[in-house]
Amino acid sequence: MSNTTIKILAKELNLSVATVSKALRDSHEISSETKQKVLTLAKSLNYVANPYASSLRKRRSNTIAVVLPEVADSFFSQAINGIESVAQDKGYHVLIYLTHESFAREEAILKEFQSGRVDGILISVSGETSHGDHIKEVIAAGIPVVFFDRVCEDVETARVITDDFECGYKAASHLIKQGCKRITFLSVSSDLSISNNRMEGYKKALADHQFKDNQSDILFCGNDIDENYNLIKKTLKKDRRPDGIIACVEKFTGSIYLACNDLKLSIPGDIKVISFTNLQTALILNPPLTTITQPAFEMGKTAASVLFKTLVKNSTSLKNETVIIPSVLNLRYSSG
Amino acid sequence: MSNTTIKILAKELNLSVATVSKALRDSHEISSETKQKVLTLAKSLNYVANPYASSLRKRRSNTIAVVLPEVADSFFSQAINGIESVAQDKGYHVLIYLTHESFAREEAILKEFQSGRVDGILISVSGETSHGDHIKEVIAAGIPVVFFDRVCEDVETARVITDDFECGYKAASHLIKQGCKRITFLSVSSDLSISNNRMEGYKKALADHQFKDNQSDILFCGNDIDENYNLIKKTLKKDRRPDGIIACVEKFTGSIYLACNDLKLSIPGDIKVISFTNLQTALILNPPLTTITQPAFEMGKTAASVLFKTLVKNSTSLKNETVIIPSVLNLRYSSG
DNA sequence: TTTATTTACGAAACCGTTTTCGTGAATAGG
DNA sequence: CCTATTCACGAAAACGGTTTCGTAAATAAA
Repeated sequence: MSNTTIKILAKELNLSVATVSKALRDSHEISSETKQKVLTLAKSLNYVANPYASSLRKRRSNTIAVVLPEVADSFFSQAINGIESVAQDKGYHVLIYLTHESFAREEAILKEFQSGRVDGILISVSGETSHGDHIKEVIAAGIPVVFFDRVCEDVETARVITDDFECGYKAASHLIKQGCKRITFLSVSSDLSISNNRMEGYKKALADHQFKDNQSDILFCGNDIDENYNLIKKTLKKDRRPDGIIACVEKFTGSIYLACNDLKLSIPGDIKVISFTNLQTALILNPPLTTITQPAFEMGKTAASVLFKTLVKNSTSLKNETVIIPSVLNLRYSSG
Repeated sequence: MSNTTIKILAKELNLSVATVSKALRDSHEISSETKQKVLTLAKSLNYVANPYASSLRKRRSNTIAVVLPEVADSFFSQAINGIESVAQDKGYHVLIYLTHESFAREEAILKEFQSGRVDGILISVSGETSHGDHIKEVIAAGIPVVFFDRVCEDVETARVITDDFECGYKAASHLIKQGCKRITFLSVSSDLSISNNRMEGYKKALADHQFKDNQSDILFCGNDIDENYNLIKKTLKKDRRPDGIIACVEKFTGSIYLACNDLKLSIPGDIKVISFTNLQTALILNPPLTTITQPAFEMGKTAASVLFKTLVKNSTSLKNETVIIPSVLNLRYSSG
């Protein structure tokens, strides 16, 4: 750590630490000559304020936490980008925590935030998270929380999401229009808001198009890529296999393509595919993948902005607002 | 922030703050009954120690910084995963900073670390970083730095890298064996260690196979995806266009495929492609992409482990060791 | 029984800032 | 010329832990 402290600057200049501190923070009660002297010495001695001392005294860390299920998903990568860009702009630091889709980890991580380590939290909950008690607790402790993408319905705070229901609806409608009769929806978790909303949209689309109940088909996948592969393959080998498939999250894409390849099912001839994904390689897949891409960067940026808006006014409570940033459906050959 | 402090616990139990503090840290000079009382009250009052107070006093933050050029690249995503896993395991927190390939940002970020905000730094330098003076400075300030993947040759510290030269050699040799006569190497930056080492390997392979100088061809791309696309396209339209191409980093892959598609060049018929990438979708691209995949997770994990090893023994200096974790060449149809 | 040592705890300094309050000097107002 | 302000700064108290050192009581050693 840097060894030059305010005390050293003060002694060197024959000033009090109070004066130096104020000079550094450009206080109006310090003469400009003094400020100049302090600033130049500080620069020459490479002074950088100890953040822990400041944070302790100011009761403000200038740090936010980003809690994510994983970082391998391109959505989260891009979201981090958005978050970091506004954080860096505002002079904030960002701590990153991965839950790996585990509720227990999420709980432990959130619990620690009661220490005041961070001024605010951006979170996309784990697939195992079925309630938000742990989140309510940190909010009660005075730490604002903003959800992005994956929210907890039962906690009242700001949330930045995309139009999941509509996208589920659009995806299914599109496949129906393309002639699909049996469309399977790949869900990632029965607890997840995004998963459920997309699924509800899908169901609504089926209903609106006079599909019968036995024509709907939900497949619950997990986080293990091999297991997912086997589940999907099994589904595709069934007597009345689906002729359309909607992947609720990015990580199913590879398994779908590989399973089809394995079973010699042609996309889109035998089965049409749509995936919720932000992968830039969607375009150059074989065949090019019809996707629903979320405005990941924008969502991250917006979530951070919403959080900072309350942080600057030192308000601890966040109103129960919801910002919806729509996703877009990119039609490509896999559903053609 | 949590409002229960050590002082409150102490008052409640008629103990001194010193005793409570020691009890919480399981000091040997506190009786087990007292410890019990303290622990149970702490739990019931939801006590979590203020990290800033501890850090200030202990002069240790239990936090590390990860400085990355970007997070969109799958290599970095996976590396973060590795880093975070060991950090969480060791009870450390991880701050993330993105340079967006800008040297100025990298400098500013590093500069701030002289404050003692972090106990150690993991860094993969920006594409603009041609020297390591800013890094030497933080090291001089007593903060250990470990490079991973992209290193600065001129600073002496630990580094975790992959066998870039060998992989460049392997990639080029493979293409030569496949019959390529004109192989273009796509470099990302003339300053970057990885880029240059891979390029040297490529050159060596050409030389070893009696290629003439006019058969080697280096194309320097940048960070702008559209520009890269145009550059690549221009190259592919040249009279004596390459019949093999090696993409030094992941982000060129899309542009190559799209350009070939645009120009109706078949991969691998007209041109064979190898890419340094960790994309899991490489397998399902059209055609499946021959890749060199780096052990990203392992590298992140190792880099973090190396750092923690010196952190625990409170040593500030890191010996000039280099850990090399080899990458693997995955042969697929794009080079077939 | 006397002395040495261990046990279990408390007082207080300390980490480096920030911030409140006080104060002497300079300036302004009347 | 005398009294208000303003100006520019300093002393000291926080912030919430940790750590050193001291000490009374209990135990062990002699």
